[in-house]
Amino acid sequence: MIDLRLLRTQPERVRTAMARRGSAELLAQLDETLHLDERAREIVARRDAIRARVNDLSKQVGQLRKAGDANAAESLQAESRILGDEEKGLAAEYDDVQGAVRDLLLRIPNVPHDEAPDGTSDHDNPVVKGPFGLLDDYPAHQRVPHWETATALGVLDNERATKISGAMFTMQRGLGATLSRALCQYALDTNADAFEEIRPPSLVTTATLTATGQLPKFADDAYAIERDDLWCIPTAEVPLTSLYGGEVLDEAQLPIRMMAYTPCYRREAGSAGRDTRGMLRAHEFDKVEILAVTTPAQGAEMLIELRDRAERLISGLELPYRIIEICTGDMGQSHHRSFDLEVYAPGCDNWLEVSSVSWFSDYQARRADIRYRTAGEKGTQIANTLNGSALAVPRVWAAIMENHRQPDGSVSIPTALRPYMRGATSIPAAS
RNA sequence: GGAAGGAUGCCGGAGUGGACGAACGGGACAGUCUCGAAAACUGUUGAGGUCUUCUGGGCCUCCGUGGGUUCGAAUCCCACUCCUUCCGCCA
Repeated sequence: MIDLRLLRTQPERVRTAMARRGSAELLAQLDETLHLDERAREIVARRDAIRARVNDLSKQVGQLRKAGDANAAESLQAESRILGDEEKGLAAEYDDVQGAVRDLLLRIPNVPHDEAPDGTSDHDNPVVKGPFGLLDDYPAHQRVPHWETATALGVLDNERATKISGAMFTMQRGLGATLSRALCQYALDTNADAFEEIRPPSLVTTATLTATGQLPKFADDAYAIERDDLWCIPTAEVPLTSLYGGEVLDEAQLPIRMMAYTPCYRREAGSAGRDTRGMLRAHEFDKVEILAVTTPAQGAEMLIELRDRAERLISGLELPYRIIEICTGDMGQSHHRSFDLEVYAPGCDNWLEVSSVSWFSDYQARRADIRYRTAGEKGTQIANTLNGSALAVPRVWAAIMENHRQPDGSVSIPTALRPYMRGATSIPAAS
């Protein structure tokens, strides 16, 4: 959620910043929020005044009863009863208006960072680093898409995955399955110097999925287990961000760094029919996420740390990559500033998004109610959250299949992964 | 899945309808004492909202969550959640 108080006190500043996202509807929402908020405050002031009067009368009733003056008590009670009815009406009205404000607030996106580039779509995302390792010319044996080569090598079996679970599910076998797991372990081990490894639940409550911003607006993108009112996580960001939800941390604890491997579940409601082949898009995939809870002041530096860590993983796999920054028109709802890492896959002839690193300012933390206290100071402050995919397995897997394919059809395992491959140094060509 | 008990402030723990934002103890912080420290003594010590004539003050809310009863609820009633113990089942 954005800071309602900021919207109230500096509406023009918020409006200007939000305008950069390029949505006229959004500006109307801001106005409506402001308007409803004003009404809510007016109602609550009247409600509280009545409550104060009722509280006062009740105290007097107590004293009169003690003193044995039943008649006087009765008459005050009657007065209080009438006030009570009035209060009930105002309270209901307040709950309605306040609820409407909250509904709006939950759907209003984050304010973009000042330095985030302007733009209207993903075409306007500037390349800020790289490309690195990109060849001028790719030989023919690398120009074959991974779904063909990997299937032929027996390490990808999407046909049977579909038989078991339906469209857009994938299955890796043999060294292909081992490679998936190796990528996870590589990502976890590489970041273990500073990040605590967590194995969180993959099923979360509605409240948890609301905290990170997926609900209420993007309910169609998530798998729901309605009978138990649980949701499958689309990313480890969801449970990790809410890990300290509702808690007040000591500033000295910050920044908190965590990482987790989890499966990720996405309905891909808007992308049916897109990227249906191979490993580019699936309903279920593996990912290692790195995440930080910081003070607002630590945010900018942490964003770069997470980005550097994601970059280190990719460059360690000897893959051609570049880093782009997401422009205001292409930014996700919760994002304050974000970068994507893209890997070039010569077989698909495409840049694949393999990591997204984002700073959420206090947007998620306000929803999740993650606060911190500075020693010696009164009150609490809302934390900042950041996260990044350390490594999203399927697309990296695909990029390895295409970039590391040898002229004989085998696929060489990047050195960094070999410790996790039970001695295998390559996926041998089909005989 | 069945049964019983429980949920109160930073922690422990009282409180079963009237001045309770909450006794008492511990912790933490500040002061007194001291060369300094310990001990002792004194004081302070939750969060959120809103208004304001704003280095302050007023009012409202919060005792697991949500409803209800009442002039008045931590306290009574209902539902739910979570925890503990026992039984059953189980990777």
